[in-house]
Amino acid sequence: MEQKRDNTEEKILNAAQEVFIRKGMDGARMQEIADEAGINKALLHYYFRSKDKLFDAIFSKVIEFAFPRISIILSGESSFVARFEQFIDIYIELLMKHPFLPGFILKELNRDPSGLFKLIARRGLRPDLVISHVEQAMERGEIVRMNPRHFLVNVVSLCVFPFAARPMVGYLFFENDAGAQEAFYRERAAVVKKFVLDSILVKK
Amino acid sequence: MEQKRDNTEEKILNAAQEVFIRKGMDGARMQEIADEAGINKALLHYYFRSKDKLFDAIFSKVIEFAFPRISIILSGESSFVARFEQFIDIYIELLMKHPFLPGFILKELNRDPSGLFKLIARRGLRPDLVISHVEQAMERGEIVRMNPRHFLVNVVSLCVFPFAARPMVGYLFFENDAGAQEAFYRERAAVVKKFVLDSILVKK
DNA sequence: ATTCGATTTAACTAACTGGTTAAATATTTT
DNA sequence: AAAATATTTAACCAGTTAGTTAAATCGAAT
Repeated sequence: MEQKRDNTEEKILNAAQEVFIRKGMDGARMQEIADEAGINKALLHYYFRSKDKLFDAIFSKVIEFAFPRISIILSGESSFVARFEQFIDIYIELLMKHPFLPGFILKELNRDPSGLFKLIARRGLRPDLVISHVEQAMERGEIVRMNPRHFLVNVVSLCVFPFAARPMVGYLFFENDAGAQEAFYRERAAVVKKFVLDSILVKK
Repeated sequence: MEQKRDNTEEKILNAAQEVFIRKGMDGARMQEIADEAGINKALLHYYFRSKDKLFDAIFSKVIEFAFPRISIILSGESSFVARFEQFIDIYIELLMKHPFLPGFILKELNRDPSGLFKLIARRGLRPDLVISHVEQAMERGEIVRMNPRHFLVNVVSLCVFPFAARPMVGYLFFENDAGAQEAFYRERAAVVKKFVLDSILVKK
């Protein structure tokens, strides 16, 4: 029974993640989640008493996954540029595996920002630390001086937006030719790294 | 009565735009739109037979507004860089005035891409023309060579994403200090122009 | 004054949805 | 075998929402 309980709970969580990410909190239906999990609605409520509780479980799971170890930019004895490049690689790989994450997070963020705020606060994420590490790289002369917040917003924009706007990119540039679009997204990491570094590396 | 009809219809359209952009198609309620317009639900259906029809009217209005004259990048005898700078100025000014547009469009885009596609097709928007104009600037040696699709995606990302992720930016970087955040967004046009040009201008 | 369209009121339907319940059945544990 | 837990079934409740309807009222044009 322990196996059963664990197994079913896992099936529910997987199904809920699938459906919630695809449809969002508002669009998701408990019946659909039950169907996707291969169980019925009664059992779904037997495990998670309400849709809100189930959504919270999924949302925190997703956020903890999608806000990756910013520590990569922070820690490590390698140069800022090396750490930056590593961050882009890891982050875009993550987005390639979960292309619907940005859309989901943005949607829920605009629906109810407080949920995200609580999670960030709970996890002890410290944007000020990230900012100061960027500033230090500038003071060392590794990269050009600019407002570090703009720098960080630029980097995240270049990584995340193309995934959030995926259907538009596919339609406008590739007329929904999935293969060509896939290739395009596989080039993103290299493109972003070059584009940013060409802009911020101190020229000699 | 003609005045009345026009006036009411306009009130409805304004109210619907307000509510739809704030809550999206799923989240919006016909009752709320009626309230916002200062009329009742019966009259709302008297003018627009269904929520779908009303939404379509708003969505096409919004899209035609938000997909601005790309012709700026195309036409004009000035240099590509000058036209690029003009585009950024115009576009970010538009986003400053309507900061909830990106979130709204992305949400509806992910909910039902076909609506957007139809509109783009109907308006005769031609991404291939934009691409070829970017290519020409590269061939003239005005800017560095790269995949023009990546270039365009980069530019749009830098402009749009910060607005789509507005609540997150506000919370992470400004702890919801509205004044500081406002100032930050007012700097965006200059920042984006410099960031992009530093990356793509051919160095001498 | 009458007519005609605009608007309100208020009640209603029909469908959907989250959530509950109780009884029956299956499965596992002891 | 007995006890305990997991799961199903199927019906139900309560709240919400898009959309309808019919009658009354209002305002302007003829």
